Amino acid sequence: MTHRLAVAVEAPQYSGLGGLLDYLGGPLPPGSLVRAPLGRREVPGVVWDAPPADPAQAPLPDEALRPVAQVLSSLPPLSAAWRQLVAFTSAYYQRGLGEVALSVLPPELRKLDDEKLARRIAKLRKSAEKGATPDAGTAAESAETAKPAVPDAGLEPTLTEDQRAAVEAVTAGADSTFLLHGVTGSGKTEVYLQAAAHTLAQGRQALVLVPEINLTPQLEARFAERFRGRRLVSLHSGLTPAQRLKNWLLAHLGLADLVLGTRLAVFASLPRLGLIVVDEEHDPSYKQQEGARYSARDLAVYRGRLERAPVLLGSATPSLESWQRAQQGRYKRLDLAQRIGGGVLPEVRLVDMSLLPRTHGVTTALSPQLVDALRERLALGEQSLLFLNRRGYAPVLHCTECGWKSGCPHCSAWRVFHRSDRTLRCHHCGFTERVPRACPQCGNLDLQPLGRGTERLEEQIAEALPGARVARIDADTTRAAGALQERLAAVHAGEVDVLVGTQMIAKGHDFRRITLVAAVNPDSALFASDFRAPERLFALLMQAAGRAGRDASQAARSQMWLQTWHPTHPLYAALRRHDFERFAASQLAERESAGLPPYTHLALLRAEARTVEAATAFLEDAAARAGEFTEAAEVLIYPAVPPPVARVADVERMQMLLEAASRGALQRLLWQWMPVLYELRAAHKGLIRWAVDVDPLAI
DNA sequence: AGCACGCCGACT
DNA sequence: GTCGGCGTGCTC
Repeated sequence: MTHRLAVAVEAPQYSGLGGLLDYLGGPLPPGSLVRAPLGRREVPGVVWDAPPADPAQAPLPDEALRPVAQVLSSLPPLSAAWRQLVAFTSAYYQRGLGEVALSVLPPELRKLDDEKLARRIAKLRKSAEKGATPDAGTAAESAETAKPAVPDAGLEPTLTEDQRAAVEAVTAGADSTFLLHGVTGSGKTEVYLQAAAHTLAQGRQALVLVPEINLTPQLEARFAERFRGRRLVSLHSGLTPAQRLKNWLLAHLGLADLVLGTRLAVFASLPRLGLIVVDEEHDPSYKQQEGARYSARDLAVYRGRLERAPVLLGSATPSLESWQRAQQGRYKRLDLAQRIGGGVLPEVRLVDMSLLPRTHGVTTALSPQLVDALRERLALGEQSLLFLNRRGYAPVLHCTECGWKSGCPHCSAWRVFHRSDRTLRCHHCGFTERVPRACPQCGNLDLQPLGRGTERLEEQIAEALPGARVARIDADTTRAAGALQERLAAVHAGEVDVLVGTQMIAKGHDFRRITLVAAVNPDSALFASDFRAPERLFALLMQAAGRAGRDASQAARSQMWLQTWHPTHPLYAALRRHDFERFAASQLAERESAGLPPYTHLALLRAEARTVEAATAFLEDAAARAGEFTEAAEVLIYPAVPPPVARVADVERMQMLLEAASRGALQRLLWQWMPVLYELRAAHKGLIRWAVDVDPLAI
């Protein structure tokens, strides 16, 4: 007997394929993984709950349906909660159901047939019975050596009063969302550990999200150490396909107790989910920028409610969205007021760069005061960290004669001068050329770098501090596998006196011997057009400051230096007092008066085309058609504008902002609008692609 | 998005 | 004479 199956197949949202397609087969429970014929090919899909009959649309007769080609019956079906999370993501971010479902499952899953999968699963189940498995793939396993299952408690340090209160609140609150606000070093991780211990003790699984792959190893090590005998797996895109499948299966089969991962891990299948932790919840990395542009933090909150699991959002500088929700009482705020061990936050010093004497019109990157301070730390045998969010030697090369600048021929951006290999590189499209011997425009031999990046800063430090051991950490020096860990190890081992780097070094790393952190040129973000720029700058500088004085014995002497031309700027004033609350209050007031999130809800329609005209024409047509809908009255559609870098790799980009006071109105408009946009695409030949970004980070 | 079919230019 | 350019159309 054949049954009708509603299947979410992997196909983009065009022409109605984004929803559910009917097949014959089964009977199969919803959540089963299948392969289904689609045209002349075969695509993976997930059996979905049968939708209610649509009276407006007659269903296809059975004769018109094709049977599913394969069933991966050895895989336990994906749960109703997982399907609900995927369905919500699909609807909210306007992407096909099957597209979302398959994009968050391990890619390896589509390659295996049922027999091979059954063998893998049997193997995992068997090794789980025996205890630890010796083969590679997770840090838990390396930390698991020889340890039998021991109780998770017993290794707990004594908690501060704040920590204890936080742990109590989380373990008592069944399905609330908590905002754990605590400066660097205030012991947020210990709260995560204790909350997770409580979850595990109840026989449930804990999911821990971190913003970057770089940060997984150290948090993984702490969890692995605390939870010996428990199985901890990581999920992120840095794993090999086989590791990712294995770890995903361990979570899905309920064999892993702890899952630690980046944003994609929010979709991990967890049959016994009991806690979600989102570390550094403000971090922009939680927003996916391709495909379904979801926010893993927002989805974590949704999932927590859905599965009645507490959600713990942690940050020293929470996103204004989360902060406002905490103020409204929708999230419960938990504060960790002090650094552990009574350590104080570094003293913040502002250097007024406008007071420096100008030497032949060129300002130096380093003020004499900062150089003196670095020299002092060097003499004391202490480490310093210099932070400059710009890699390369100089952001642009220019001709002193005719004014030529090293623009990228394919992008509306400058090519960056990299001195180490004497190249000009476009950081947007990757276009790289050797530095020309002479100006390509006038033949002048004197080409000069303008501004500075980490390479040049490293050079200047070496000149200013002869004998100092200088190391640089940025995307260029850490490209090779293991290079980052190697360099970090050198810093930890005390083999480095001054560390120079981009924001890579501002995040998370636990440097014990750094007593001075300096932001060399933070002003650039101060007047950026992006409305979130101040929030990001404040978070980054707070985070960078947190790298100093992590060892309590040195904390009192630790300093954060800021070189600025705007020493009276309120952002720096708040930073000086480490006063996030005041900063957040002033930012929220600005957002409210400007009609920006979290007081309004935004979406962007982006278009990419060969010409600006084609991209603009599509957006203008789209805006005109949106006027047909009643919701349009509640949604403000702004004129199309170019993004900050309008052309990338010879593709012109334009975007159009939608703003609504209500999330519902915005969603309703998008729902009506999407079919129109698909239709419109055909009429605009020059258009390469378009996408909707709900809750965009930058506009 | 794939992957077909389908009708016009330079090649073994 | 074919190989192949990508325009248009379909996929339960």
